[in-house]
Amino acid sequence: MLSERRLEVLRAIVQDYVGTEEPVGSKALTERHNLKVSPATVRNDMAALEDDGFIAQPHTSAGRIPTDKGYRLFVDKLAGVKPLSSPERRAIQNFLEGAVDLDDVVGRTVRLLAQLTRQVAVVQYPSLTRSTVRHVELLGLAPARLMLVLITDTGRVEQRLIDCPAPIGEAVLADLRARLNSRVVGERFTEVPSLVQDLPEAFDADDRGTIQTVLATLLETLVEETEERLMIGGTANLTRFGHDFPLTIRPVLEALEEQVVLLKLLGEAKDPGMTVRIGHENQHEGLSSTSVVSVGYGSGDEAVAKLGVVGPTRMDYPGTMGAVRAVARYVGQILAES
Amino acid sequence: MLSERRLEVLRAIVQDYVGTEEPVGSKALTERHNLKVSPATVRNDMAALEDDGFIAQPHTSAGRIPTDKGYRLFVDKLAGVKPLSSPERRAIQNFLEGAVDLDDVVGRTVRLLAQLTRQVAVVQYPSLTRSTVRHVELLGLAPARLMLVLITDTGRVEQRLIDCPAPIGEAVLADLRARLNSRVVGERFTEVPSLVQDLPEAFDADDRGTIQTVLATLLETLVEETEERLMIGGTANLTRFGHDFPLTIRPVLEALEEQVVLLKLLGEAKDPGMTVRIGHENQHEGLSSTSVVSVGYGSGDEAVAKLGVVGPTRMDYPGTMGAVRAVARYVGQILAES
DNA sequence: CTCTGGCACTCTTCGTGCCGGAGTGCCAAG
DNA sequence: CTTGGCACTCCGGCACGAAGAGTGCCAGAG
Repeated sequence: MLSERRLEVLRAIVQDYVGTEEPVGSKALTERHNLKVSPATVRNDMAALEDDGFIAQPHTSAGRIPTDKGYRLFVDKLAGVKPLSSPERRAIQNFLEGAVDLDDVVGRTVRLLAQLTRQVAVVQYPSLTRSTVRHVELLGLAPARLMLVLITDTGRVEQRLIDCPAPIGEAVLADLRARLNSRVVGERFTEVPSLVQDLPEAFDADDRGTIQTVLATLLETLVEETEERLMIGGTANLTRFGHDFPLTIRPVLEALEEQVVLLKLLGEAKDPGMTVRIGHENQHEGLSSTSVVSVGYGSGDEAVAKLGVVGPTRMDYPGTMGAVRAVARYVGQILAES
Repeated sequence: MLSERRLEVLRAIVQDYVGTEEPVGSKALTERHNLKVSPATVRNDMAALEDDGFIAQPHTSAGRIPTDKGYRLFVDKLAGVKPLSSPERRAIQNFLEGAVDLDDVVGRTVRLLAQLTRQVAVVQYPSLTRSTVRHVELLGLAPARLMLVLITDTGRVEQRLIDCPAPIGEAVLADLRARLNSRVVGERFTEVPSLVQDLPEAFDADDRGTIQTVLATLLETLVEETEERLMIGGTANLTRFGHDFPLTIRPVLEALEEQVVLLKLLGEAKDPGMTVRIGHENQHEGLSSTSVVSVGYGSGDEAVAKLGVVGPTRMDYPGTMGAVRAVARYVGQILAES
């Protein structure tokens, strides 16, 4: 359908527009790219591309700019992923290696991504759905008050205060702690509910109420912590958005504060590899002039969470994709090591 | 020096400018506020105020706008703190009471403040400097690998992995745990170092290395956690900043991402009550057109952390101060209860 | 000494009209 | 299918003028 040259023209338009931020015309195209044809020919191609909805003109007698559909074609067919330079790669590695704990890893990652892409970076904390339990600790703070501490294999610690319906003895507590750990340590979160289901039966009726409470809290914690947290950074880069500021930037900032929106954004991407969602492709109203590039990352072979960047649809897709992918890989490495 | 009426004029200027965002002239002033004098008189006063540096005009033959110095006088002498309406107060209480843990309290607080003031809210996590130790737990994960868990009276939990120089027995570990807790539970962080100093002497030489390591990690955790974390929200409100967008908003966003800057901002305020820092009064370059209203909050009688808002120097000081103070009080209550 | 009204002056803002340039669409010829 | 030519459109910038808002100053009244 689309001849080779027309695709080439589209590519040129995208590249120029990304660079200059201004509608690009036929003449400029033939000059800056060495298409071997005249402006008139390019004009014909442009007219065809416009008919097909890949490009549009803001007003008559202005140059063309790519539409969402145009960008889509560009990333699908025309753009590769630009690998980072080796100094860049070394910088990434050095920067991430200094991290001391999980928070720090995520924090550094977000700053790194923001800096590399000069856009807004979003990093999801490693998910617990695929994580396993490393240890469960029960501390008696008061006769009828416990603290539950859950430690995961990703190095995360979650704690909960529990008010017991009845006081519980230290010995019973120790017993519960031991039984609980012997059952769930090393298991995935999703397995835990069925593994602890019959646990109360091993105890005196007096204590069952308390034990039920403890188990309920544990399961609740698991579920709640499966709803992932995330960190964002580089919002200052939004100022490079465009000239028509307040209108564009405001809804984006609002969307970025809604963690739910972002989680959905990252979560929806089913593709295990990189996902690019362009303009209206992401449902959220306020993000209709932004694109989201996201990718899963993980400590082993499995992806445990996503990270990505949010930027204007007019972004350098190859470069951004390269940076996102590279960062994801290195973070994966770092996580695997620790 | 400044007659009563001149102060009144300044107050009127500040109020009008905050409302309209436009330079305010003598005629408008006499109309909107019932000063009992003519525009000409007001003009004389304005000239005097300008000589003293309280107001300025953007260009000849424009109205006046308050300077930082003018705002300073306004908040010091002319403005009260506007109490919230009781529906507002009830809303605050209801909203905060739903919180389930510390993260949630801080998260809700930041959203609440941002919404009430329509500005950027900053909430510092409760500081540990004044906090006391509720419990220290040591878990043997592997023969030469421990996990240290520190629980504070503010409900915060911090954990650390420890690689021991030598394996340590379960009995020794239990002994250490018991001794450690008997010494430090209920004590302030600042007291801990001297309290545990001689602890290794009670153990076999074989274990001292490990114990030293544990203690070192504990102290390190205490110090590190004294560097406070914080949460910000409501950045979308920055879009209401002014018309001259990108220039103003960019450095502010950048500053907000530098936690160091914010911590300094909150930390510098020595006043136990409310602190208002106007424009250039806060050192940071990028924040020279913003004001920061901050106040300490705490679970008991002592302030354990700060919270506040960042907004344009042209802000509704009485209202903002009222909201900040009210929120701080309710958060304090919530923390005291839990 | 203070307040007031009047008056001339200064700037900004906004609407208008005009021009140049960039870019398009179409057509006829190669 | 490509190309050069040509007429047309529309945006952006600029100059000009009028309107409006606000000031500073002065002279007179209380």
